[in-house]
Amino acid sequence: MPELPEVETIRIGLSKLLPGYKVTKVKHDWPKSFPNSPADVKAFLIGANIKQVKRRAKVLIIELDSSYTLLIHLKMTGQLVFRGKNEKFGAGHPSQSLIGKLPDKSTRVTFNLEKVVIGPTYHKAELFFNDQRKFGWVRLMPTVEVPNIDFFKSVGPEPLEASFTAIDFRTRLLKRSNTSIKAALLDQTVIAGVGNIYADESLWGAKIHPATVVKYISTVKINKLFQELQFVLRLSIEKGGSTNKNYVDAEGKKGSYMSFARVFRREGQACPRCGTVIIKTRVAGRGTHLCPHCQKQPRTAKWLQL
DNA sequence: CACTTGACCTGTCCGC
DNA sequence: TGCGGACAGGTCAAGT
Repeated sequence: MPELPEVETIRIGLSKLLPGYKVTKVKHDWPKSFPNSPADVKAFLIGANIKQVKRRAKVLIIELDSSYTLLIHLKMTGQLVFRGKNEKFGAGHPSQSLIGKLPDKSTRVTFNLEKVVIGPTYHKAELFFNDQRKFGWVRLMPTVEVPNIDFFKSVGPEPLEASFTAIDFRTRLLKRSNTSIKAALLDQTVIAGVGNIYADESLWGAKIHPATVVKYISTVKINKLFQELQFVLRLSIEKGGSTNKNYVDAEGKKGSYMSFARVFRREGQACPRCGTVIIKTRVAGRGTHLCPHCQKQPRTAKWLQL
């Protein structure tokens, strides 16, 4: 589900909501969603205060004052929704909310939270980790160990970091020089945070066919792709991400990038640049949307080498 | 080693 | 309306 812009939108939302809350209780029913032992949960999560919420690639990082950290990956259908106690539909307008009463049948983990407001008064809240398909996970681990997990050791740079340049982008893509540009963009060890939506959107922007073999793409085109990728990621963060189906932000609200999407899930519609009908095909094992006029399939396309 | 495919799950949609 | 199959935002392990 969530790619970089969606996870970043949730991070921004949770950063305003969570710091200062103490975790008072945790309930989880699907062991794969949260495999830590009850003893560790009791010792390092219950009673801990939330310090800050960070993000790396598509992983949310919730730092606690117990020297432990919660890592959360939403995978395809994960949601992380904050609700003040007795609050029915989140902080936004009910029409923007995709979900109603919580917990619901997709809720895998419930965190009970409390915050001291004035004197003996406590604000109570809950944080729900919902995940229809059960691919996502929550992990509790020592904060100092976080950079050492396999995923963080191998994941590529953040594409919106100021230090990340078009030259870095090209150098890293060339690590996968014999595969399709779409597979290379989706490879998290090349660049962090790109998924199916923004791969298709940025390739349309750069007029590159997704099946084109990386080593045959000109430097000019790679530079263009770099700009387009940053553009779509930034635009989507500004729009609160893409709600294709399940995605909601920390308050349960949908994102609006899908109404700005140029090709993703727009098969059968006119290309906004040339009017040709957008098609859907399969590249790198994923549903892939493109304009067959703007993104001509070159002889160097992956499936023509068979 | 580089690269591709299948598995992990539930739910929905589409064709017969 | 029922049933089977394909498919859905991601990542691993296992395969070629």
